[in-house]
Amino acid sequence: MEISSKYNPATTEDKWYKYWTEKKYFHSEPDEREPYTIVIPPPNVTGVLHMGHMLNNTIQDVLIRRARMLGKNALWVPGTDHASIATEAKVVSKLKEQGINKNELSRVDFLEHAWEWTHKHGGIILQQLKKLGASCDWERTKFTMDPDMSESVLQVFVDLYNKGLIYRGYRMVNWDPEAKTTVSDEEVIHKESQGKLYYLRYQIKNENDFVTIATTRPETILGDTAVCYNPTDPRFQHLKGKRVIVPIANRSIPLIEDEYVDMEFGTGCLKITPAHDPNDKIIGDKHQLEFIDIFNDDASLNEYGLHYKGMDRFACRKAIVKELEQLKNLVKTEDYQNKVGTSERTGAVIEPKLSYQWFLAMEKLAEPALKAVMDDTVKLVPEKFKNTYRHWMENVRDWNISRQLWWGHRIPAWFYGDGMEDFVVAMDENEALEKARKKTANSQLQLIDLKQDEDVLDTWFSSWLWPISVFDGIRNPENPEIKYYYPTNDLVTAPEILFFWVARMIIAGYEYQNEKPFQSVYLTGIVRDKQGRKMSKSLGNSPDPIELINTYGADGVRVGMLLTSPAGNDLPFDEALCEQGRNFSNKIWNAMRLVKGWEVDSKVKQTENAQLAVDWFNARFNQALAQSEDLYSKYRLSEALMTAYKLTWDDFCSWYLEMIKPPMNQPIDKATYEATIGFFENLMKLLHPFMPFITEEIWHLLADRKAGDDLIIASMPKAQEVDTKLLEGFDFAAETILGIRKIRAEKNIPYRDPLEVLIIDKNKTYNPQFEGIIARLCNLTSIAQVESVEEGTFGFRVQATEIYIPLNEAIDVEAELEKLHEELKYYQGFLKSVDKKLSNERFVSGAPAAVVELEHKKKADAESKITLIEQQIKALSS
RNA sequence: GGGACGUUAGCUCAGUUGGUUUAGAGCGCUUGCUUGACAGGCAAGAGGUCACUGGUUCGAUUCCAGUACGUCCCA
Repeated sequence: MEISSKYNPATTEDKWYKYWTEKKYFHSEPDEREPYTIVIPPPNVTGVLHMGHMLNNTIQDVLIRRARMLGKNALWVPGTDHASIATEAKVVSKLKEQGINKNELSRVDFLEHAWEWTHKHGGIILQQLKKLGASCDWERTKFTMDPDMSESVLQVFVDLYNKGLIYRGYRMVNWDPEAKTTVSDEEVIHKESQGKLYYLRYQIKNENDFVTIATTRPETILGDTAVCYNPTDPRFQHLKGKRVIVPIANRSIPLIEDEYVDMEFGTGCLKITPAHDPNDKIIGDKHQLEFIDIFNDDASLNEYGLHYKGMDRFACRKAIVKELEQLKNLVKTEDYQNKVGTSERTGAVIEPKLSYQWFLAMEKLAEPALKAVMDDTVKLVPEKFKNTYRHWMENVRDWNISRQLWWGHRIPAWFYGDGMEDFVVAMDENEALEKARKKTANSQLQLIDLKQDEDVLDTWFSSWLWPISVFDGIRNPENPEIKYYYPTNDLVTAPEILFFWVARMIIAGYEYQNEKPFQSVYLTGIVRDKQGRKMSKSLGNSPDPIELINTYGADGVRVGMLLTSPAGNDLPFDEALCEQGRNFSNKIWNAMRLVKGWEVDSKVKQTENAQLAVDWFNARFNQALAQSEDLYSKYRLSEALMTAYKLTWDDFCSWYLEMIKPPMNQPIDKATYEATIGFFENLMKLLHPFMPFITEEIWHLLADRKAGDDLIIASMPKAQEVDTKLLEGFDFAAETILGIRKIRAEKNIPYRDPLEVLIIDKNKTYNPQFEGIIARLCNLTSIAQVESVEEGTFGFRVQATEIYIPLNEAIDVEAELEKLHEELKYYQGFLKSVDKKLSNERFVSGAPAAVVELEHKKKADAESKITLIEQQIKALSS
């Protein structure tokens, strides 16, 4: 049956994935081999695959498949996290669509909805990863809210609390009034926004004088507890020690001095609202000011909002400006551009808010984690991220680990009273009761007297344990699995979560295993669209990865993703890259069609040309293999791919196969055929980590395979010594062939018309090793060495060898001369630059001997070329 | 405002501790091809003051300083 000239990925990809899964090739159990482990950065359980995941997981799969072929016990642990905020937001909005308000549900009822949602959407993303070819050990799939994983999280909370590292604190947090929860600094997106700067005047107490301040948030004046100016500002010296009256509220507040105030900004006079601005809070603490919180949890005003009570903050801003105007307290307004923090999850404008939160003291914990990265115990790739990492770790702030949500791990703290310290921390309520009875010395205390904290833990507080908890290393720190697989080898993730996640995993690693969680962290770039924008669902600028796979094949998309993504660099995604990947698949496919189309005859003797070609490709393959190994060791995956790409396309298909191709309708000898199949197999091995599907398919088409002889578990070839003489001989031949083809192209001589070639080798640089192959590939009748050539020949030079093709055609002397003069000019210029170096006394005495010698060689080469060209010019001109 | 990183061909990137024929790759572009595996292909070709200005050096894309622009952190 005729094999299609187009490779069709759709028919092979599902087949091989199923086959690998059935054979359990992805599954790992501890054994005597060296382990190689990756834990997946767990995606959101209800998420869908986006381009960032595609890049990230392609890289992980390349690493894991290569490790498997290097004979290591490779394990890639898959899983998902529960993504508190995102998931809860989705469930809330889904309920809203059904007309259900979250606040009308009990916690238990809400969680039932959330679990239902999770079961319905959970794992879609993992199914999508299978399409990509991800060779994860699915039997080990983990979810951060699995019972064992949850228990690990609670155990760590209790442990850190007992160590005195977790505490309750009253802090300024980023409040998302829509989700009614705090979000971390990293989850706040600062957006340029066109606002206004309001100039408001406050009356000086008991005087008929005013002071003017500038603010972007006039509604917060109701929470003002001071007005502040710079102590060095001459304009306000007369105000020292006085008080001012807050408009509308008619409260009297002090005037204070602080260097924090920028004299250039606004009026140089600042209102201080310690409960609603992080900077004001610092000043408030410093000057022991009163804190007045004027907002409810939904950012409407509370009773301190006076007659604005119940009004939303933005509506209030409008209304209060009107009132201030009427009261003649509004001096003027100006347009003002500022950055407004918004919630990454809901888009709501963040409200700085003081509240009770649970914190983890970070300073002590961070020390070993900082050291590990600085001394390369944990290697960041690319290294430039070490700086950023250090900066963050040296200035680490305590981690706010509570979230005002229901979906997640509920904080295991039980209150038995209203006091700040009237609580106990325990694994469950029975233990809590016991502890509470002890703490209160009240043995009559009952479960009903205990009230568990309403908040859940930050999702990162479970994922920071991921490399340990997936092996049950928190609950059973000495179990054989964690002993075998931990520390893991590589972590592949995005730089944006270097602190969120990576740093915290390193911290947890040292705290709970006394060991780093991974050796290297490969930080990928961000996938952007052609305009440089980050791909996101909200912008709608991201292609659907599954559609891409359907169009180009998973192999094509993987190649497309990797072709342009050096570590740490952003990836400007272009579908054309996937097309290139698909075209490459097709090239491989057609090479296979060619080779498998040959008839093999064991009686045919191997030609010298074929023998030479086989030796050459063997050398070339080993050279490329060594390069590839070196590139992998530096995590330069796109370059390793390009090496394999060019080796396959250029060296194997364009050169080697053309060299050994038997003439039309003639069989190929057995030795060459077998060598060729061997090369093809090695190429498939080299390419398998990048393109798992087509390579496995070709592997099975190249030969009849015994059970278990599958590419996915084949051994990677080991680089052998390279015959460099052979490679040099080929380079000479290739240059010669290119020169002849160029003349053919210029003179419009079709390939089927044979040519003769004459060689003048005065300088003895001619390398005849590949002569037969040159003749074959250029369709030459003869190659003869001569002393001189007659008119009507067209020539070029390879090194100092002159190569001519006699044609019965008049030479365009003018044009030839022009070309020669141009070449002459180039070499003369080159010679001049070399001479300049060599005539420089300080170069000759200062530069290393090898460098000087090289310059002498360049000089000699250039001089002999110049002589040659001059002779040719002379001959043509006469 | 403070800091980090970057600026090399139309695009995306290499350039290994300053010297390798006065800069490389892939894609794209131009031209010509039914070349008996492949037009998802073959062959040939064009294309760069290595952001700018100084400095160090015998010699700088490479080292240093400044400027401009860009991206990202932090405030």
